[in-house]
Amino acid sequence: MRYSQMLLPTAKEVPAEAEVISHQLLLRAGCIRKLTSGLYTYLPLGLAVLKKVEAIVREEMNRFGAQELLMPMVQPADLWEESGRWLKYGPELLRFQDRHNRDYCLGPTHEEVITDIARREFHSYRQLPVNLYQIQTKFRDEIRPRFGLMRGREFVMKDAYSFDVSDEAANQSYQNMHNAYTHIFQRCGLEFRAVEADSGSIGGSFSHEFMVLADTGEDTLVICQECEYAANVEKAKVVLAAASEKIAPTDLHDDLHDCVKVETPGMKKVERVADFLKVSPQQIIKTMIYLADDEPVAVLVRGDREVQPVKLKNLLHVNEVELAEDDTVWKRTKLPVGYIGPVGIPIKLVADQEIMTMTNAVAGANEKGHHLTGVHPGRDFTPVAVGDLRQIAEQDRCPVCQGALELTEGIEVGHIFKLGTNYSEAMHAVYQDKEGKEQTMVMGCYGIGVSRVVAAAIEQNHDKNGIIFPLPLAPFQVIILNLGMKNKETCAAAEKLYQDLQAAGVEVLLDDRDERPGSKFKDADLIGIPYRVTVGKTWEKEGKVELRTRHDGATTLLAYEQASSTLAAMIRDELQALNSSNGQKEE
RNA sequence: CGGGGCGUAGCGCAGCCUGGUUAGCGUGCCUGCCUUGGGAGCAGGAGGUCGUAGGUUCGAAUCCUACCGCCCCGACCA
Repeated sequence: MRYSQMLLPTAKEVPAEAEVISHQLLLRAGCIRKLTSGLYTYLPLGLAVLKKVEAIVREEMNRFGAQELLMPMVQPADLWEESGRWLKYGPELLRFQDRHNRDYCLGPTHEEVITDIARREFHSYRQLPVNLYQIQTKFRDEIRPRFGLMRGREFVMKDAYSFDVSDEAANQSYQNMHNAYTHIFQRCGLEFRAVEADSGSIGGSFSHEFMVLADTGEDTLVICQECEYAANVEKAKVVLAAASEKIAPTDLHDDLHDCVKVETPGMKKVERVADFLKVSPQQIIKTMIYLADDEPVAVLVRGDREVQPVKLKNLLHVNEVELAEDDTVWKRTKLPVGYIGPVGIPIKLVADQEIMTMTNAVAGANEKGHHLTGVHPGRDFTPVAVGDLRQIAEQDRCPVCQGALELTEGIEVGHIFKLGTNYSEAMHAVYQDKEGKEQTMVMGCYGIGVSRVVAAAIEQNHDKNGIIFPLPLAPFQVIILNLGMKNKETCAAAEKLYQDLQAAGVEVLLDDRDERPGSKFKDADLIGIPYRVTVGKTWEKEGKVELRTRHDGATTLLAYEQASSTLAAMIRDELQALNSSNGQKEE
C-alpha cells in the first residue's frame, strides 16, 4: 500500500473524548472513528488489525476442529422465550418489532440460535461431538459504553459452541478450546493469563477467562508465584490461614468475655473505633448492608477486609447485589449506619468464614454511638449462611499450594464456559445414544472479543510516541520511509524495495507522501509498524538503508541489496517462533 | 438509572461570570516562496445555524427554561 493513496488520517492532538490510551491512539492513528456512543467505524488501518486477529482466531479454531458458520444478527423472540431468556435478559438485549409487530432482538450472543441448529441437524451420537463458531458483530445495549473499542455496544466477537454426548466428552471439548485459546493469544504476541472465573449469568459449571495483562485492565487477577494457580478476584478462593486462627470459639471458654455495650460517639469507621477502643481492626466485625435482589442483607467481614460482591451474589443465590446507600439503609432497616452489628440484627445475616474464628470481637450495637465488645460468633449471633465472602488480598496464600500471591490487572479478551445442559434441556436438543435412548446434549460456549483484542494489544503495547503493534497483529509489517522525494534515484530505490518486499510476501506500507522527514517519522511511530526502513541520505551516500525496530528503537544499517531478503527472513522467523511455541508466554 | 463534567471552524481550546459593532487563538486545510533525517519558516487565503427549541432584552455564544448529544465515576460484560 502507498501511504499517499491510503485513508490514514493521523492527528497530533489527543481527542477530548478519549480517556484511555488505546482509545486515544486508535483515534490518533486513524484506526477508528466514532459514529455515536459505543459505535465505531473501522478505517482501513484499524480494519487491517481487526482482520489480523480474525485470521489467527480462524486458523486456530479450525486447527482445533471447530467449523465456521454465520448466524443472523437478528433473532426472533420465540427462541428466546424457549430458553427463558426473553424475560431474564435485561435491557442489554435490544428488542424491536418488525412491520407485523413480531418481536425480535439484536443478537448479543447466539446460544439460542445455535441450539436450534443443533437440535434440527444432530440426532445421533455418531454426529457428535461438534464445535461450531462464527466471527460476527454483536450488539449489546451496554449501560455505559466506554473506552472506545474496549466496551462498545457493537463489537466483533468470535463465539463458538460445542455439543457433546456426555459430561466427560464436554470436558474434553472445553479443554480443547482452552488449548486453542492459549495458542491464539500466544500467536497474537500478547502477554496473557488464563484464570479461573465466575461463570456469571450465562450459567454453567466452570469457566476460565483469558486476560491480557495491562495496567488499565478492568479486572483484577490473582496469580500464584509458585504454581499454576491464577484466578479472577471475583472467584479466587480465600483459605483461612494459620492454625491459630482456626481454633473454634468453643475451645476457648476460659477466655470468653461477656458482651458489653460501650459508648463510641462519632466512631463510624473501623479505624476510628479500633483507635478509640485500643484494638486492632482484625478484632472488629465489619457489618455491611447490601441489597440482594432488593432485600436488605447484613454481611459480616473482618474490619480489615473487603466484601467481594460476586461471591456474595453466589452465596445468596440472587441475581444482583448492591451495596446499600446510607439513606437507603436507614429507610429500609432503621439501622444506624456506622453502628450496625450482628447481635440481634433484625434482617438476614451472612458472614465471611473468617468471622466464625473470631473471639472477643468488637461490633456495632445497632444503636447510635455504641459498639459491643466481647462479641462471640455462635454465642451472640448466628448467620443464616457462612462462606468465603471476602476479596482475596496479596497477603493471602495460594489456595492450591500456599505459595505467595500477586495481584495484577487484566483485560478480559476471552471467556470459556462449560454450559452443561442448561440450553439443550430448555430447547430440547437431544440425540439418540447407542441403545437408541434419547439423551440431552452437553454444551460449552467460548467467546473471544476480537475487537477488544485490538484495544487490549494497544493498552499492553505502546509508548509516548504511539502504538507498538506486536508483529502478528500489525496492519503492516514494514513501513518504508522515502526521504528523498525530490531525488529520482532515491524514489526508484524506495519503489524497488517496496516491490521486492511485496514479492517476498511482506506486508509493506510505502510512505511516498510529499511530507517532511519529521512528519514521516512521527506518523510511522504513531501507527506502530514494527519495522521501519528509511531510504534517504544514507542510501544516497553509502548505498545503505536504515532499519529500525519500533519496540526497542534499535537501529541497524542494511546493505540495500540485502534489505528485502533480510527483512523477509526476520519476519518469517519471528512469526514462526510465536507459532510453534507451546503454552503461555512468560509462564 | 444515580453522581460529576462538557457541547464555539476538521481537531484542541479561549470568550460566557459582568449581554453591546466584524466571535478569537493554536493546529490542520488551500495557494505561493523557501525548506527537507524527528511534526520547519514567511506571506496570503478558505472555513462558524456558537448542540436544538423556546424565553428575557433595544440587543444573546454570553442570562433563564426545556430538550438532545458526548465524556467521566458506579452497577454490567467479549
